[in-house]
Order: sequence, then C-alpha cells, then structure tokens
Amino acid sequence: MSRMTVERRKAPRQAEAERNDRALLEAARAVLATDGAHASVAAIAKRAGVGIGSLYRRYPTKEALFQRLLDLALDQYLAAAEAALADPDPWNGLAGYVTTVIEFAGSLSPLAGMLPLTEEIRAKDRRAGEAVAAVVARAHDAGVLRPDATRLDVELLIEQLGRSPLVEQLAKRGRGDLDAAAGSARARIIAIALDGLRAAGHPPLPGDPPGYELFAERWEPAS
Amino acid sequence: MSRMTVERRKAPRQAEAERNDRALLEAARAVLATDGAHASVAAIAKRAGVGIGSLYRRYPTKEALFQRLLDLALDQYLAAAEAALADPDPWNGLAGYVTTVIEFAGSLSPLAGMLPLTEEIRAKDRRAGEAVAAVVARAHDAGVLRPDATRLDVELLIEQLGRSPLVEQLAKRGRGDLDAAAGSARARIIAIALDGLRAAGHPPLPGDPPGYELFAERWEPAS
DNA sequence: CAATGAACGGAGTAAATCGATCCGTTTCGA
DNA sequence: TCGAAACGGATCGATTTACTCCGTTCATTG
Repeated sequence: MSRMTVERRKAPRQAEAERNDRALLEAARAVLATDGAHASVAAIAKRAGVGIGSLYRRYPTKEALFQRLLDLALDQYLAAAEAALADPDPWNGLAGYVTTVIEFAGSLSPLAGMLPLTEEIRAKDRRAGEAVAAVVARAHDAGVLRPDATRLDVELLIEQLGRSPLVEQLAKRGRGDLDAAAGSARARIIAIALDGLRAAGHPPLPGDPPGYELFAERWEPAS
Repeated sequence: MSRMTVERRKAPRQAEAERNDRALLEAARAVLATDGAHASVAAIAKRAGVGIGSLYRRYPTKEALFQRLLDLALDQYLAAAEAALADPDPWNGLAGYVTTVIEFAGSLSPLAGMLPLTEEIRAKDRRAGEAVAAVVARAHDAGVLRPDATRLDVELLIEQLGRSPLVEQLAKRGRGDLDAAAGSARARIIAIALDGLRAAGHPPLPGDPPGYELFAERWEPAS
C-alpha cells in the first residue's frame, strides 16, 4: 500500500498526453474523410499538431489507431440510436439519427476491409445494429417511414450521404472560406433524401431489399 | 495525289488499335471509379488488357488520357440532357437524366482540380450546363419538381449519388458475385432521392440555394 | 540546484509505388 | 523475305510511406 497513487491533479505532462490523444483521434477522422484510404500517419500527426514520434508512442501501429477510432465510432453509433429512441416523435428520432450519424460515417467507410476486426468491435456493431433496427421499426409502426424502405436501405443511404465529394475536395484545398456554403449545400441534399424516405404515397422501390451480406462481406479483411 | 489512302477495309492492326483505345477509355473510367484520384496507369492498362507501352503510344501522358475522358464524358452529359428534353414527360425526362448521368458521374469527380481545363472542355461544360438548366426549368414549369430545388441542387445530388462506397469497395475486391445485389441496392437509394426531389408538399429546404462557385472553384487546377 | 526520466518532435531509413521510357517481339502487307 | 507498325512489359528515377531512433524539453525529486 505504499504506492499512494493519489491523482490529486493530473501531472501537466500527462494532461498534455491526453489532449494529444484526443487530437490524434480527431485528426485521424478528419484526414480519413478527406484523403480516404490513403490517409498517411504523417498527415494525421501534422493535423493533430503532434510529432510522429508521439503518435507511435501511443499506438504501436497505424492499424491500431484506426481500430481504436472505429471502436469509439461504434460507441457513437449506439449513443445516437439510443438518443433517437428517447425522442418522443418517431420521425424526428429517425431523422435526427440519420443526420447525426452522417457526420462521422463518412470517415469510417474508407476503413472497410482494411482492418482486422476485433471481437469487441463485432460485438459493438451487433449492438448498434439492433438499436438502429428498433429506431426503424418504431418509425414503421408509427407509419411515418415509407413501408418499403428497410433498415438496410436506411443504413446504405447514410453511408451514401456520409461521403461528400464536394466538402472533401474543398477541404483538401485551402478553400476553408467555402466550408459554410458547402455544408449548407450538403444539408439540402440530406433534406431531399429524408423527404424521399418519409411515408408519402411514393411509388414502390425497385428490386429486392438489400441483404446483409453487402455490409458484412465488405468489412472482412480479406485482402 | 499518289497517296491512295483507300480505306477499303481497315487494316487488322489498326482495328486492334481502335479497340484498344476504347478499352483504355473504358478501363480508365472503371479504375477511376474504384481507385479514385490515385488511379495508376498500370492499373488502367492492366484492366484494359493492354500493355503500358500501348497506352503511352496513344496518349503522351496520363493527364492527356484523363482530359480525353473528360471531354468525351461532357459529350455524354449533353446527349443525356438533350434526350431528357426529347421526352414528352417533363418528370420522366428529368428522372431519366439523373439516373443516366449518375452512371458515369462518379468516375469524373475524382478528376476535379487535377487537370488543366482546355478551352474546349470549358465550352462543352457551358453547353451541357445550359441544357441541364432547360431540363430543370421545364420540370419546374410543369410543377413536377419541388420548387425550392435549384439546378445546382440537382447537379450536386447527382454528384453525391455518383460515387457509391458500396459498389466501389465490392468491386475493388473479387466479389463480382455481389455486383447485382449492390447495383440493386444502389438503385433503391437513387429512387428514394428522386422521390424526395419530386413536388409533393415537402417542407422547405434549409439554407440558401448553392452558388456556382462550389462547382467552378473545385475544378480549377490550383494545386 | 542537479539529476532523473517521461513525454516530446522530427530527421532518417528501407520498402513500396508511380509515371514514363526503352527495347525486343509479333503481326501484317508488299 | 523484308520493313513498318503496333504490341507488351522490364526497367528507371523520383516520390511516398510506415516506422525507428535519437537529441531536446520539462516537471518532479532528493
């Protein structure tokens, strides 16, 4: 009992380490969104305002960093779905879920198939998937979501809207001045898609509903 | 006048060259769609079933190949818009235009900002843009397109739907067996978006209509 | 205040990739 | 049989990448 690990106040050096860790994860997401699968560790470190050495002290490998990012993102997925269920209005809940998840879904899709999936990640994915299913089911029962759109249709729509060539390319160049306009334009696209998702006597959707293989297979690290 | 260039039947070697040229352009589009801006000449040549040497005999540089691809694509844009205007039904015309253009729009967006734009390309872009404006205006006048959606909203929607993470990633791996399912899933997403575009008492779109800078700036080869 | 060690930043390294060239081979027509 | 034209791909220099190594900075401790 001699080791009094009293954490009265965090050592300033440790606090800096924590800030750096958060900055790295945020930077990884941002760079992944603009550079896609070719995001380089150098770009991530630079964006985080951190030396490459510090990145590798925290994560043994680039892959480990991305795995941690994916893990945390799945937590956000789940939280968003639970927040949607907490909304008393089934449609507002669904619409809020979609718009929330779109924000960070785009950063993740480039990772599909590049990472070994830990069992923890698979478990979190299953839990999040069930929560989303509940959100969609409630909207269906309330008659506010078009009946021929399945949960996977909704998830594919989210993934489709997650990446935005417009915003990404403008970000890759300097043009931060156009960010507001680009974001606004993107919001309009999302609004249009959501209007198409709402129950409103639309003609039936073509083809068969998508199967889950389309999701699952893509994330398996075949290579 | 001694050079009798009678083209009775094409020399078989020349015919092969023409086939190769078409194969190269098609391959360039496909590789650009799956690999994005990092599409390599080696990948394009391989996909076309052609040696790298043959590629460089026809195009002095990678850039020239992409410029030619862009040039031809603009012809297709224009043709699609004219076909839309030829359709007696304003909505079917617009919807057909959107679904047609989506097919190859995705291959082009990665080129934004990577190419010097020839004056010919700029001219073709202007002509195609006017044709699209006519298609949209006719749909507006007929009251079948939601009034708050502008021509640029429509074009941005096309660009957004042009790239499909699902289809691209499945293509990058072997999984050609899932192509049909992926294409069908994608068609449903497009149908949903089109339903959101149709006039049907939707709530008004948020923010201001997008301005043209969002398009123009992005294609300028700043670097 | 000197010494310790944890956290830092970034130059350096070996490997991989890319655009482009060069050249030996194949194919067709005269 | 010979020459020209089109072919495929090994090869090259330049660039990029993930990762290592090391000298520096800074709060704590005796």
